[in-house]
Amino acid sequence: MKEIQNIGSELLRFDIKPSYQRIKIYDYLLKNNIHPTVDMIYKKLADGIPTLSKTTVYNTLKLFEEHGIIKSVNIEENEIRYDVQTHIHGHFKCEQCGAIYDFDYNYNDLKYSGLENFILNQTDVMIKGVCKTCASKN
Amino acid sequence: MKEIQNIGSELLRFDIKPSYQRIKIYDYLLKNNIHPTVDMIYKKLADGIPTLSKTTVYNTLKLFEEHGIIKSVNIEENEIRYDVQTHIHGHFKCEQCGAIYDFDYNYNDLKYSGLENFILNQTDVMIKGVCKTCASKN
DNA sequence: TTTCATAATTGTAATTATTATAAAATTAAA
DNA sequence: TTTAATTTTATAATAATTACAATTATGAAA
Repeated sequence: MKEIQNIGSELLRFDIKPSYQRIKIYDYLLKNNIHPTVDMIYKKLADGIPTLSKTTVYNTLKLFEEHGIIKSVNIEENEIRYDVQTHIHGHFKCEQCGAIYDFDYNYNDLKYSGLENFILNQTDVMIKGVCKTCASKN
Repeated sequence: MKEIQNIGSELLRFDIKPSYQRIKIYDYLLKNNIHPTVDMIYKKLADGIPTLSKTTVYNTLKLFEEHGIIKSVNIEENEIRYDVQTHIHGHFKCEQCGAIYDFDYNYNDLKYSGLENFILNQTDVMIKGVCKTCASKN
């Protein structure tokens, strides 16, 4: 897990003003590296911040992504998930339990054809299947 | 482009009963290899089939995917796109014009770590950036 | 401290993609 | 032709996200 001593100064490092809500949301993402949805984040934090609005969660995640402190993961059909890991890695989605796992792959060995003169900004490798835990149950 | 002489018999090959609507939708997918959305398919075909319902398009695409004759592409945040190409390939999304391009990559050279004892069913490589056409305009 | 301007948060309503459901139409079989 | 099964259709419901305006909090200047 990514260890941040002072969440406020980490946000400032990315030019994000550290409000109470923003600190709480970033703190949650750091401590729960489970690629949560907006709804999961909102529901968990609403207990501790009774006035929290879901719009704030949306606004904050969008802001975080624009400033490059988190990434959105598009592996689901219907909803966006969020990820604080900053190194390049792939995502595995278990078709049985729905969990999303990180994995490493050999990014530099990946060679393409058909993208000559294209500008590549972001590469994502996504795999669907059955995770180890579910596979052992069957 | 995938060349199909007889669309009806191609559908039958995948155990899909070739109704009028199904033939029209599959024909559109074959002739318009642009990873269209449900809405794009519906709007184009509604001219020729005035009674066409969007639900039919949804039902048909779901059926097609279940029978393995098409694949859904999840590169967009908010909507699903559809693809008739059956060989393994990646998808490139242009952040400027929004177009989605196919590209080839060396699938067999892709090595993972962290997925030991996982069952892998489907791999997708997605890249975002700026396409050749848009890049030359800038 | 008070005032003022700016930024952040909130609640509500609107939008959009998708799914559920049941009726109507079509097809295939007896 | 009658009947049953399948397909299509229209409408309503769901769910994620965005738009928007009002409220609240923050920080600097007077």
